Amino acid sequence: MYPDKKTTIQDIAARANVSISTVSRVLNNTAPVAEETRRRVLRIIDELGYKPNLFAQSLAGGQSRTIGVLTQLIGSPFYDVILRGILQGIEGSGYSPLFADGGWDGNKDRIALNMFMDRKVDGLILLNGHTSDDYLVDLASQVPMIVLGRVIPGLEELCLPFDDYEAARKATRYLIETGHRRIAHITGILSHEDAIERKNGYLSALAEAGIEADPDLIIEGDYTEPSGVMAVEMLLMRGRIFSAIFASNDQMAYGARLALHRRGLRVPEDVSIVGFDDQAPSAYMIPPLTSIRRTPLEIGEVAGRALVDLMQGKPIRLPKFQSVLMIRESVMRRL
Amino acid sequence: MYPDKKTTIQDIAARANVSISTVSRVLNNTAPVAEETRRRVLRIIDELGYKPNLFAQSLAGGQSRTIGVLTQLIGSPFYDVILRGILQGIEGSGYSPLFADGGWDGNKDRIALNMFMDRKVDGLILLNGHTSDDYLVDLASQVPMIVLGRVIPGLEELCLPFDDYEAARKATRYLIETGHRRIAHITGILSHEDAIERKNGYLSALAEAGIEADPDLIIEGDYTEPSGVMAVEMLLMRGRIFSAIFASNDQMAYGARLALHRRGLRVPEDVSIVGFDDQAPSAYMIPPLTSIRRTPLEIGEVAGRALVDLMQGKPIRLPKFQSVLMIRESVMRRL
DNA sequence: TATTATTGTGAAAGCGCTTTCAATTTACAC
DNA sequence: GTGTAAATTGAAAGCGCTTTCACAATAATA
Repeated sequence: MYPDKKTTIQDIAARANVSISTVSRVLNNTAPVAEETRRRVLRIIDELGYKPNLFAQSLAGGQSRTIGVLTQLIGSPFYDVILRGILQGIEGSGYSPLFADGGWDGNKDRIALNMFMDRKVDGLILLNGHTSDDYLVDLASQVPMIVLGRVIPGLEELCLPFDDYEAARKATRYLIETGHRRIAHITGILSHEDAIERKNGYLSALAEAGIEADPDLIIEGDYTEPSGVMAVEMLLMRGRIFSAIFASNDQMAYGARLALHRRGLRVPEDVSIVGFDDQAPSAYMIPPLTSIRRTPLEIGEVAGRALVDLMQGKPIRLPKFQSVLMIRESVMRRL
Repeated sequence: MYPDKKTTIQDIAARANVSISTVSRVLNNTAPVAEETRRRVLRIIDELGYKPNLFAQSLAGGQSRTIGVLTQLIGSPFYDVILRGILQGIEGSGYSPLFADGGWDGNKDRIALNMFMDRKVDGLILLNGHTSDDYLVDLASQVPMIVLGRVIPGLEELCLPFDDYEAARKATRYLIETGHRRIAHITGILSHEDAIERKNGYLSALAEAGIEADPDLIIEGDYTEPSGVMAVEMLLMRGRIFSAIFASNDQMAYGARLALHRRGLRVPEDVSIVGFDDQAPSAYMIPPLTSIRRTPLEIGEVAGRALVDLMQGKPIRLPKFQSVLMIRESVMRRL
């Protein structure tokens, strides 16, 4: 059922009447081998179901055929899909992914990164995180690396940002175009870069339209549904008028939507909502939620492939990904 | 910034005036070492920031300090949270997780499993999957292993099933208790064990109440939102009366709910719905969805810890996890 | 006190592979 | 033909660690 794990390169060499060096050569294509010899060795390898011992290879060669993937919180939809994309991107490359979860905690990031280095990963993909730029610059000099969702000064060509600013601007602008002037914003965790970017995008769209931002209409959430309801409660309590809400992610939009409902406010008749991330359920909310869609699967796949190229010394060029606003029914034109 | 990666056991031995054997011994506690020597070695290890080379260790010792985690589809909420639980469960154990995605495809499962064995993982955690029982029984004889969401005959003590049958029964029974008799069921993918179990639970609850199951009220879905709307369209087209729907997961419940809304049917006044999995948005749907909640985080954590114990030769005992029905507002009592 | 375990430690043999280094052929140009 | 480059191959030296095996020094037992 499972190939005999005890076959070594020695066995192959013996059976094929060559030295282990030769076997190693046909295995790695590292030097010319006579066609006939190559074929014979290959046949025997196949017959015996020989698989080189990866540890021996790594020890001797210095390659672990492993890449480290550091995510921030397994279980958050957007990142998880990126993860799947990465898996697709490296599929067939011979590299296997070692995972770690930083939990949006710089310390855990460090620990994970150290673990990766101890295990001598051949490459690294970071999904955002709270590690300092300096540390990453240093790290990048030691191992091929791709950084998602963040741009590190000095490593621009290895970074693939997520377009948070532009997307948030686009979302806010849409609300403005549909006639809204008093637009509330439920932000994400403001210690996260992406939340800041989105807030800035919102602010910029307002400024662009000559609308003065009202601090009272900006509430910090934490990316969870409950924080969405809290935000609406807060907004209502403050008594400021608003006709629309731009939430920094869909989960908070869900929360906001329910809170509005509880207070007898209709969506979109009384209040319009736009979310961010376009999670699967959003199109099935009542009413279906207008939201910003990104392409996490593609992002992950591109990152995975780029890392493989990078590890093989090929030049890489990371594309820019554009977000698109999925217009549904949670926004109503205001006259 | 990053510890000098060139320090080897030789360096430590030299500085400490002992042989490398001794250093190895203090490192692994594999034989008594004089207290004074041990302290000296430890101090030098610390001073030089020495970290043993894992490949050398593995090659010489046969342990990879790595475990393989095979999930089925990164990006599905329930499994992803289990993954996070596993990460928590093995944290601090010194084992690092290698991930692979089987995509509910027996072949990919095999490939991943082979990859794990090539990499000589010390342990394995399988989240369900389509690998044959025989194969797994064989595998279990080669490496410590925990199987989640499925029970393999002969490996019962290594399996932690998910209670699908009982939970589905509980959900259906609740609908019956609230006065519903014509209860539709949107199943999951019926080639998946869990979908079958849930369907059986549903059937059993009906039988128990003396309600004859109507095949026309059972529609196969595929666990996605769109299949939920399709199912309702189908149900409506068939023209059979029903006052409640039990969906095999929340996503399909979302779809069903929207489809009902489009057709002018109110939830729960006209049709009651109960879902399965209690995903985060469910409590924020309108109306909040009654659903079955399981504890994926705990399940994962327990599995992770159990595997560590298993690898260390300790006896394990997997607990039974109970699901609970989260009663919210999507079900209305029928008189 | 003689004998037998125990401790404490180093030398050396691998673990299974990659990679010089050198030697032996073979091929091609002049 | 003769010389030189290219093709083929093996021996051997590691890669950095774990683990016998041996041996000396102590401690425990009779």
